[in-house]
Amino acid sequence: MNYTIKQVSEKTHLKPHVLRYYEREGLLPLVCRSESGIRRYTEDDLEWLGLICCLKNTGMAIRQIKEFVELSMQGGETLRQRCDMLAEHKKEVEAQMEEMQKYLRKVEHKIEYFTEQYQRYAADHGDMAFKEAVISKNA
Amino acid sequence: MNYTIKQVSEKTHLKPHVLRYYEREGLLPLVCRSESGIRRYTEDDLEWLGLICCLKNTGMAIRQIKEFVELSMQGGETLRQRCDMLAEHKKEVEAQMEEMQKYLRKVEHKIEYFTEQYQRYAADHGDMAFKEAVISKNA
DNA sequence: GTAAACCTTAACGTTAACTTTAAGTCAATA
DNA sequence: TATTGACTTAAAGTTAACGTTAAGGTTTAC
Repeated sequence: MNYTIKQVSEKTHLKPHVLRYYEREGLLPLVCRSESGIRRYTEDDLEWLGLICCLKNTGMAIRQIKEFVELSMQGGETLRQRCDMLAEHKKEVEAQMEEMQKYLRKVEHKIEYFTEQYQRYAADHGDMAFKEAVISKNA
Repeated sequence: MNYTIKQVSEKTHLKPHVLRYYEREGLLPLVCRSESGIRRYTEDDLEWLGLICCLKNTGMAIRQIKEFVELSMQGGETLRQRCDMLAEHKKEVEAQMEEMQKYLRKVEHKIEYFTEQYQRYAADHGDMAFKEAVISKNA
């Protein structure tokens, strides 16, 4: 079984032109073509795309993903390097997440602070939207 | 106490031209100037910058941050809206983090898989770097 | 058999977020 | 006093990651 670019597009949520762009940039080489030159994606291609998207969506630049792909093309010789790349990337993702966590707490604090301020403000100035919300909540 | 653009740059890790850019884009209005037109940042400005960076580093676009800033300038009337914006953003950050978590697991699986493959490959082909690493580890 | 809906390439356009450049002002120092 | 160095502005340039358009070939539905 193999897939057209549109089917892959639907599966991956990557638009056809993005799939072509990725291919042009060396992110998924070796995509087969029909006699008339139409792309035919295999299950393996979809597997690949899964990893590509994973790396891309965790912030790896396309250029670096390309490097990874090129290493993969060279076979077993580069397993160590690829392993190192992924381990490095893992660290970066973890660092990102920690940072996120920290910022999330800050946002939460701000929300608390604003909510407090808002209620005080609403009490003083009479915010109809707020009052209605309270009424409908209690209705 | 107030700060020059360079001092703020060092504190925030944002280069001077970025600080000017943010100001131009409406992210930190009301920065005072000396008689000769030199920016003098106050502690409050630094506070603001803290929130701006928090929002930016969690993926909020500059245009949206600008919106938030504009609401803030309008005073208490907009407290509710700001609160809502932050709550919305919080949700997005949480969603991002969950996605990250998922991808992180995938990367970890790949690392495991590659490590296994690598060790098998090294055993078959004799990877000197690997052997040396093992020797030094056991030494 | 022809029109609609797909596919192809190449090349140019867009957006966000900077980054650099050019040209000038100002304060302190050799 | 002149030059150094940090500041100022406006404007043009850069980068990544797409997105769009033009011009055409192929497949499928009626």
